[in-house]
Amino acid sequence: MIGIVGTRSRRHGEWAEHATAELRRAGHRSGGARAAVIDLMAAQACCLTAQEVFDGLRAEGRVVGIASIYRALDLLARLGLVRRLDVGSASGYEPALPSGHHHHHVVCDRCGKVSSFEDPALEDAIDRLSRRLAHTVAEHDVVLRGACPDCRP
Amino acid sequence: MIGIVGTRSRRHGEWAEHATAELRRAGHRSGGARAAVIDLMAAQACCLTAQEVFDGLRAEGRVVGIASIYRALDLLARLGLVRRLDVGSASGYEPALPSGHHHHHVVCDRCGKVSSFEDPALEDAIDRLSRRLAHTVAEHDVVLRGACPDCRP
DNA sequence: GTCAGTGCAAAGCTTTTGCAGCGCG
DNA sequence: CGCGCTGCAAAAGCTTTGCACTGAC
Repeated sequence: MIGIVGTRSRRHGEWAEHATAELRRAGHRSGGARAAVIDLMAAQACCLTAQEVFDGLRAEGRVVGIASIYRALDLLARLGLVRRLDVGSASGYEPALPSGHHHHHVVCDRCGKVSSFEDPALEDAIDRLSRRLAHTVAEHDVVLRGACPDCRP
Repeated sequence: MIGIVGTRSRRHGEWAEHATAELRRAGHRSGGARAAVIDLMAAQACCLTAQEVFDGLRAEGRVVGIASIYRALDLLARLGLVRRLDVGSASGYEPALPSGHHHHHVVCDRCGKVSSFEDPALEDAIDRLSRRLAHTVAEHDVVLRGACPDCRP
């Protein structure tokens, strides 16, 4: 595995502060549910579904309505603070780290487990490509699929 | 726009025959609904949702139950004959052309329109990367997002 | 004749929305 | 003390499943 994503906790701690500040700056009040979602998201290395956020919070004893979780994640996504990843039946959400620390995903087509990787050469190819398209490309996602080491025959 | 996908009709005509043959080879009988789905898919340059297939067939007067469309697309996807693309709330499906003729997608984040492009350099970066991962990578999708020419300010 | 393929309707999941009440600022 | 945030419940997609029937082989 190349480009394993490290130094997670520091970056993500900064992310929680940043997200909270951006919300305030955009004129939003602070409430318990949204703060709980941000706390939990800040502790994640990779993407979580809304249901997983719900379950994770309940496991901590912080019971939050699932609707509030969707509303919080949607707002964070619209402010560019989380990335939404469509892979399968439910969307995944993860903290959007500062540019240059993108990562992408490999999904095991047997067990469904999602892992992440970073690859500068891939980012580079996408950057070059983006400049040549007629669209004003703002973001990108790469999803690879295949058997993970545990599932390989 | 680079790498515009051309020579669609010939490749796709071949695709319909290939798909039909593969289904037979896998022991499936031929039925009206599935044949209609294959016909319609063969005429597509880019991805369609199940609902769009349903509407398209109805427009031709070939009324097919939506459940049969989902079943046909699911079977074709499991045989590797169509690719399923998760981008937004509904899945898109498109004919899987022979290796080397992959294309990927740009989604306009304003109007939602999906366009396609090909880029050998990108394929190359993904191939190299795939060889270095612990997974046995079988396929990949790249989705770019940004304003399309019509929607740009 | 057998069993895969099909259509309809119902169920299942994920996500969104309406609404009443609470609480931040 | 107004309006945004929240929870609950209902509704709204998208997709799958159960079942009876038709039709391919």
